[in-house]
Amino acid sequence: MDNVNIKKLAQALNLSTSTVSRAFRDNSDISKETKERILAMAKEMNYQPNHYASNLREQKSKTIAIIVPELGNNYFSLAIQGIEKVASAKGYHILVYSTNDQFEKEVSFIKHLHNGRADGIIMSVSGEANDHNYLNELSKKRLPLVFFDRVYEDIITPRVITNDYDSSFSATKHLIQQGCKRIAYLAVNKTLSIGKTRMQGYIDALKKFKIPFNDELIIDCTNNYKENIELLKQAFTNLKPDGVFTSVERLAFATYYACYDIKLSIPDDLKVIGFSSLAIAPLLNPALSTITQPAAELGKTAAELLFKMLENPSDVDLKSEVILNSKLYPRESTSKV
Amino acid sequence: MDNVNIKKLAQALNLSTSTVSRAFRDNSDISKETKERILAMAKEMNYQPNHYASNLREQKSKTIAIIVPELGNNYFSLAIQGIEKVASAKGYHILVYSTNDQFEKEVSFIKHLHNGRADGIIMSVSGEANDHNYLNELSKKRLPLVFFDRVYEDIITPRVITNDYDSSFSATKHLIQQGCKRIAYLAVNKTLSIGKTRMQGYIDALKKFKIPFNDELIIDCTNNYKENIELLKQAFTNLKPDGVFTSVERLAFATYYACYDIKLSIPDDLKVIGFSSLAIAPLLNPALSTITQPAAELGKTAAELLFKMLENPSDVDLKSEVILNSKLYPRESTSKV
DNA sequence: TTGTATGCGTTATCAA
DNA sequence: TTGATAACGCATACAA
Repeated sequence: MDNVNIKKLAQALNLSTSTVSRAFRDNSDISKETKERILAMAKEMNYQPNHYASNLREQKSKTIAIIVPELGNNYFSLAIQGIEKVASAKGYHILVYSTNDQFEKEVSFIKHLHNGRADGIIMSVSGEANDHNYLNELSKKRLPLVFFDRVYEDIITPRVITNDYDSSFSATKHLIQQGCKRIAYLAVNKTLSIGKTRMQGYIDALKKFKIPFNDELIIDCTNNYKENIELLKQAFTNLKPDGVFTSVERLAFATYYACYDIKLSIPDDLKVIGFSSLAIAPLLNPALSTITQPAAELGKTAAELLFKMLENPSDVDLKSEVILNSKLYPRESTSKV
Repeated sequence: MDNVNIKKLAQALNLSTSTVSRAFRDNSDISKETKERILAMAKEMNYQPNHYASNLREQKSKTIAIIVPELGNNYFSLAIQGIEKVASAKGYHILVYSTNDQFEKEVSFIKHLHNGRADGIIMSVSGEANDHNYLNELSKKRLPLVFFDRVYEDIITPRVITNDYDSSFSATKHLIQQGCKRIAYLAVNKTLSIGKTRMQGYIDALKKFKIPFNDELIIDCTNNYKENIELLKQAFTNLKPDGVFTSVERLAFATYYACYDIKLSIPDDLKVIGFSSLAIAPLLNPALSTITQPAAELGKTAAELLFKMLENPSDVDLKSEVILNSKLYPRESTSKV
């Protein structure tokens, strides 16, 4: 561990610790000469100011925490990348936590973070329906918090989301226009706001285009890859949909695998479109039609919002909601036969 | 910010701060009764021990730092996921840094981290050839450091890598066995150890199978997506290779795009294999043959190694090197025509 | 412009 | 078993 501290520096220079300390702050009065001497010596001795000491003193950490449902996922990686860029530019560090969709983990992370370890939190909430009130209980002393993508509607704090309802509507409409009559909707997290919104877009599009809504065609998927594939093979065989709209990326992949297995041709037998931020969607077989969310930008925007809260708390309306637009990319997987 | 501290707790309970502090530590002598009283009150008041204060006091942070060349990349996300799992189980937090392959950033991160903010570092080094001696200069006080995947050969510290030489050899051999005679090698980071090793496997396989090595077929790629595609279109047109071996995932994608553009058929005109941890490689058009690195396991192993160093420094040989095996998955993109 | 003294919240040492 | 006190490294109010 680095044991060069301000005291040793001061000793080496025959100065007081306060003078040395001042050299590292911009505002303080200190002669240029002394400052330069100090900085030079600091460099020579490889001095690194102890982060914990200064943060204990200043009561802030120059650190923000990111909580996501999963790492190792294309979408959240991109979002984290976006956040990291902004944070890094501001000289902030990022702590990363993954809940694996376990609500208790989320609560535990959040509570723990209120010990000064982070100045603010950016979170995409965990998948389960639960009592979010733990967030309100932190009340006055709650850290600045920004939701992105997956939010709790009943918690008042800024959020960055995408136009999910419109996107779902458009995606469903797109399938209809490509000739689909029996469109399955592959769901997860139905209890989450984002799940509800997406499903509503689907339902309303059906209504608008006078396609009867069929409850059976809402297929509830799990978090398990293999399970989903089996489940989908069954569903496709039994229900014979001619279109599939997947509410999350990985269900599109599962759909592909299922179709390969039971020899359904995409798009001839089944057209597929899904939410996905996968850069290589055009390389899939067949190229996957997607609703692409601006993942990195979502992260970037959330970070910017959080920094606004940190820098000028009164300036930010807690009810503010930024909506970024996803984009529909029709590709082969929904092309007309 | 949470302002319930040990002092307030003590006040509320009519105890001294030291007694309260003891309640949160296991070893100290304290009556069960008092302890329970304290813990109950702590819960009620929503007390969170200040991390900075205790870490300043204890000189450790229960935090490890991860430095990777890029976020938002399938491979490193998986590795981070692996690390996070281990760290989380140990009650450690993770700080994540992305160098974007900029060496100066790496140096700056590392130096900064030696201020007590992290107890150890797991790093996949940045792409440029440079003077790594900055790591040695930290010498005695250098934080425990574990390299994974991309390492500096001249720095003595534990590392977790994959059997890159063998994998490259096998991949090249596979192409040869599928009938390729003119095999291009798509390179980046030739100066990095990992780049050299992978290329050597390619070269030696050619030699072994008596295929003349042709310098022209080593194609140097950049970090820019579009540039690479253009560059590859040119190269494929001019050099007419019948096989391509990509040393990193994204070059396989670039190859696909290039082939689509100039109407080369994979695998008829050109067989493609590449290093990649993409779970959906089988879904590509055509399904991509890969050398799949156990990314998450790499992260997991690196984390375990780091924790060994943290828990029992003398137990770990700094020269230790763990080699995990990648696996070759032949798929359509290299199938015989 | 520089130095002295104090406190941030915690833990450890020592005394009671 | 509990309490008083010092110290971790730094930053600031105040004094010089």
